[in-house]
Amino acid sequence: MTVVLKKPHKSARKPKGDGHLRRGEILAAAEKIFIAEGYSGATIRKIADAVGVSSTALYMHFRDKDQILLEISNDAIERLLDLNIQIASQPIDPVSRVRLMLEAYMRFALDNPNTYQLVFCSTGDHVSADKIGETMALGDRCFEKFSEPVHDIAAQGRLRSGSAVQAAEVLWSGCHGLVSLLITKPSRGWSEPEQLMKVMLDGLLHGLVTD
Amino acid sequence: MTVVLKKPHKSARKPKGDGHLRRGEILAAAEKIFIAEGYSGATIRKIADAVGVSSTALYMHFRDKDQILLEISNDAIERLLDLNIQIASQPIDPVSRVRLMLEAYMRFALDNPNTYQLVFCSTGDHVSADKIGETMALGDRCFEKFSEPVHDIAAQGRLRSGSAVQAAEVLWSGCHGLVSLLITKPSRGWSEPEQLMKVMLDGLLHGLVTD
DNA sequence: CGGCTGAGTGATTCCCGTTTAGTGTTCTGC
DNA sequence: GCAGAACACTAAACGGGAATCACTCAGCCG
Repeated sequence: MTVVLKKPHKSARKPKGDGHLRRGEILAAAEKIFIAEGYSGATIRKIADAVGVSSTALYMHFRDKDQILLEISNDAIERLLDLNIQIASQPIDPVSRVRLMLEAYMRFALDNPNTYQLVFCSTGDHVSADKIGETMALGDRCFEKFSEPVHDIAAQGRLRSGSAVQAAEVLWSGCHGLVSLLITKPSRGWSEPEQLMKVMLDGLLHGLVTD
Repeated sequence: MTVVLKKPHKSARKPKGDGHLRRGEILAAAEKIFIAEGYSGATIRKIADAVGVSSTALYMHFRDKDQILLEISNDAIERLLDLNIQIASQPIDPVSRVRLMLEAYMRFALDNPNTYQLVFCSTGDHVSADKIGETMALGDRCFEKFSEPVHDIAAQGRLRSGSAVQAAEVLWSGCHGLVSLLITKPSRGWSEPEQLMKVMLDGLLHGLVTD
């Protein structure tokens, strides 16, 4: 009678982890590497090694590299969107809402520099449109949520120059500029980031909104 | 008596272009491709093909790919520095100087998007410090030139909040944010760039500087 | 003539993302 | 209870990037 060697036959491979939970492992490993080493540092092979699986295996669960990293980024942007929604629900004046949202935005960027760069600083040339679609949609929803209090300010007739849309775009891009430079040029001798954020917000809000 | 076959021996290669003038050809070809297709589009092989030379030949004249592209970028930044120097020499009030410099900066970015991205949007992770050194120095000199009128404004006691250095950094980064988003996210539905630039400048200057 | 040097080359190396063909295990329908 | 589909996975390879290597010319100088 032969002993049935079920398990130890040639178990060099993973124990048949039910697929979708392998997906989670990949995302977790990829996130760790991506946060530490950025887009180009998060190699398919490195991620696969971290999971303990061949590089090809990742293509069982994801279409390509970008899908992995964008899924991670989407989660992060969703957190940012939640922040905006939460701030939007607070019973405060629209200017304070705008300020809180922009502060949250900049802190998010500084806390998640690689995600921020991937989503807000890259051209997305190499990423096909259908993949970046969800990320773009989430980003747009963030901007829409942020635009609401700006429109409220405009409705109060307190906008010093430009339309509500223009004001929202300028407020956003101004803060984007500050954090993107802080992230991409960290070796330059910057002033204290917190103070720069304050000067940026004070300046833009005082410049665009009347009291 | 043997006929000396000097030229037509096996002249599949380039006619021995005197080294340093080959360098110019490479830069010209690389600039054209870089402007049209950006950093990753400007391949060593593509540049070499355009010159009509093997890819290896580029390494006779340049240490690596980055040195080629940075040399092109340095020329562009020098043009930007010249603009700043010229504006600095005009007999106008410091606020006008600041405005003119920032306008010139943003127009430069929109006119040279790929150069701008390479210099002001990339982390420079892959670029070793010694190569990026000259570019950084040129960028710093641009910022210094721009800082001068801001310091003049501060000396007049007209700064609403923050130090002169902070104000300069905020003014710069605000404008950087606008053009970098216009460049990297062209498909997003932006307002008219000229108007956005005006709203940004009006907002920041009115917000940071008293009349 | 002989040796040196600088410009240029093809082959090669390494790393990247991705594809292909195939292997072993488990589940399912008959 | 068993064939075969479905699944999770792998090794090998591909094509395309940057960069390096050993080598070959051509011209020049003594």
